[in-house]
Amino acid sequence: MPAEVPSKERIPAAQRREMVLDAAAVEFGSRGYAGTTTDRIARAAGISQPYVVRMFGTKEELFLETVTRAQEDLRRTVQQVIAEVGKDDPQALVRAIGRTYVDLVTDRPLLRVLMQSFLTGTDPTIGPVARAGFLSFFRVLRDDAGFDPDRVREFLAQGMLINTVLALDLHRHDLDPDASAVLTCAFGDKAADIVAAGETA
Amino acid sequence: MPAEVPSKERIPAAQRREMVLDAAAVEFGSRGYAGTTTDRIARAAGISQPYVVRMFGTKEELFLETVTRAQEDLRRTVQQVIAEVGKDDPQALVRAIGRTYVDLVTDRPLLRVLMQSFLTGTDPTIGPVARAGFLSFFRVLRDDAGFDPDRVREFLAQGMLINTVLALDLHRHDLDPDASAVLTCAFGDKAADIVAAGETA
DNA sequence: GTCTATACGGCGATAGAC
DNA sequence: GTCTATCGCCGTATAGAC
Repeated sequence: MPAEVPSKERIPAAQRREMVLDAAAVEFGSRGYAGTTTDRIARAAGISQPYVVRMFGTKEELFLETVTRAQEDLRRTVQQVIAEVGKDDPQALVRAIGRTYVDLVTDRPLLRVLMQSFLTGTDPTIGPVARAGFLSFFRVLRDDAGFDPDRVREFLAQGMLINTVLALDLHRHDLDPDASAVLTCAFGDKAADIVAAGETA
Repeated sequence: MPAEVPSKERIPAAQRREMVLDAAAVEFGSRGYAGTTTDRIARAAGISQPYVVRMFGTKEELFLETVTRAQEDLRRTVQQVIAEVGKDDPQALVRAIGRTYVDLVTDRPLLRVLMQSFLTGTDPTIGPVARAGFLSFFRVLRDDAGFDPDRVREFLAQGMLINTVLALDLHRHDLDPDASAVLTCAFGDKAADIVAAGETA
């Protein structure tokens, strides 16, 4: 009987797309739009470079799709927490959403991709998408979660600190004792988990 | 009598360096390390591309020098405020440093370059420099300014929010009324100034 | 101190086969 | 659905003149 699993598998288009988008999130998330080659993404996804381009048309479109996907993931996740916890106790809701946001760090690519999109804000094509995503998240906090202006500010600020520390890769290079201090200050009691997760990644 | 100012001027090396570093800060600050070409920087500085490379050896070294320069500028500026205001009244010091940080937005390239360096944290050469700069700023707040941990966290968080909004270029694309809301939440009463400055830049 | 000319490599994208 | 081959551009870096 012939082998069932040839090394070059033929996979349904939809599923392949997801695999490439996952790989793209990791790569774009750590090296940014300009710093990432379609070849790296292709290797990470286990396919050829031209095939990646074939699937998404251009590198730019692939990036945009990766970013909007991350935006939607984040929005959906937060809205779900709002639905579960309810808006009766604002204090509790802040904590719940905060915890969720920190947990998303484990899903490393997500927040990193978003942050990279923000830093590409001056690009004429990517900029508008990045801004729209940021504003959309702002509205979720203000309108859906019902946070008052100051809470929104604090929440966004804390989120951007988390994103920055994540981008800096401090959790994987914390030789310096002060690096641990920063991690604790950014992630609170979850800091140890983050470092542990970073070492295995 | 012959013209005094030929279009191709001969300028002392030290001064030319400064001009290039200034141009590099603007360019790297808005497009990031990978997204910026040495040719753009050269044009912005009014010289030829090979000359830029000649002066700094490689694009990477130019970026590193641009970044460390920005780090030192920020540190010096904040330490000066600490020296002037003193550490007797922590509340007042927080406000003073905060105001200074927001003012630095007018010096657009500075904060942007730093933020771009943070997002290049996974680069083997640039990463360590970016982390060192961030940690150094952390120490200034904790040790020199004497902020308690929670104040440090809030301050850094607010700073990263400012940097992010800046990178997003919201101030130049605030068609959306919510964009103004975000700007106000990030910059407080200075928001109007920022937008005004952005329009003329 | 500064330029022009150019070598060289890398990357995104296309063509076309299987 | 996926690959190999390959084109053409662009960007960094070098050589060498003035």
